[in-house]
Amino acid sequence: MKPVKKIPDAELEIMLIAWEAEGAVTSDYIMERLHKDWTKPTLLKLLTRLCEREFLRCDKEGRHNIYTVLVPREDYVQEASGTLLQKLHHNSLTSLVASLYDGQKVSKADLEELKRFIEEA
Amino acid sequence: MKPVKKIPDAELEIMLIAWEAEGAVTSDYIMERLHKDWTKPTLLKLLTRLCEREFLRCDKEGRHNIYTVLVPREDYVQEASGTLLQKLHHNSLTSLVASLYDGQKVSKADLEELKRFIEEA
DNA sequence: ATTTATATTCGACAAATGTAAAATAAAAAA
DNA sequence: TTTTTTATTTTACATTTGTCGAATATAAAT
Repeated sequence: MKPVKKIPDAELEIMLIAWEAEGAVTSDYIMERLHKDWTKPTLLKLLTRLCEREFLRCDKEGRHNIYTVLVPREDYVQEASGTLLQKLHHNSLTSLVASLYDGQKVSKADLEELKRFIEEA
Repeated sequence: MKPVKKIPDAELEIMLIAWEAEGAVTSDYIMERLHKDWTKPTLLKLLTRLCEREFLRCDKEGRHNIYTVLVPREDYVQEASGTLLQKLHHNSLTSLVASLYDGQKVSKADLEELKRFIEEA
């Protein structure tokens, strides 16, 4: 699995939608679910850049384009999560979870659920 | 606690060192511990930008500057961790930890340690 | 076959980021 | 106090990111 590079925020928004969809998507499909008021050319330009980065592939179907995901969501998420862990938590998982708990980003119930997960794994 | 904005990578490198130090730091102090081959002006420019963002304060001491941290490390780390959790894990703590485990960013021993932490919290 | 509608690409531009040479200022040395 | 050294600031520039208006291409409708 090739090293997964970070992508800019605007492009990530698009990937999040592409990853949720099963199969390839059109620009209209993306546009509908984005809660942004980008113009068509803006979205299309970002889609083009994602193709240049080889996060997507573009096939033309008549006058429409259809985009296919090339980088699995899991790969990207694992990489991004690992980077955060390493850069901001010295690779300490406990530090990460403690930080989220202290910052009230997760609840005690979330911790309970996590504990159950650990017991299985 | 004011909203903590994200800072660019190069500037984050500097903040990581400033946060580790107790008390204010000089540019030489930072330079010594950075494993980058930036020139002096490059480092100084980034320090200036961090001051503009109000992550640091700059006091001049003769011909030297000394920089003081204004944004606590914890605030930044909590914010960044929370953002990742929200954007890439739908706020699911278990998803985050599972992802790190699957991606082999953390070991089984790390999970054990985390479990102990949870049992206390 | 023309005209019309509309999806995509191009070219542009501002702002943010990464990086450093040249200019300036101020302490140290002579 | 003049010169030399060296830290800081300015200016500058390339690249990346965010955002389109205008141009182009192509399917639909007439």
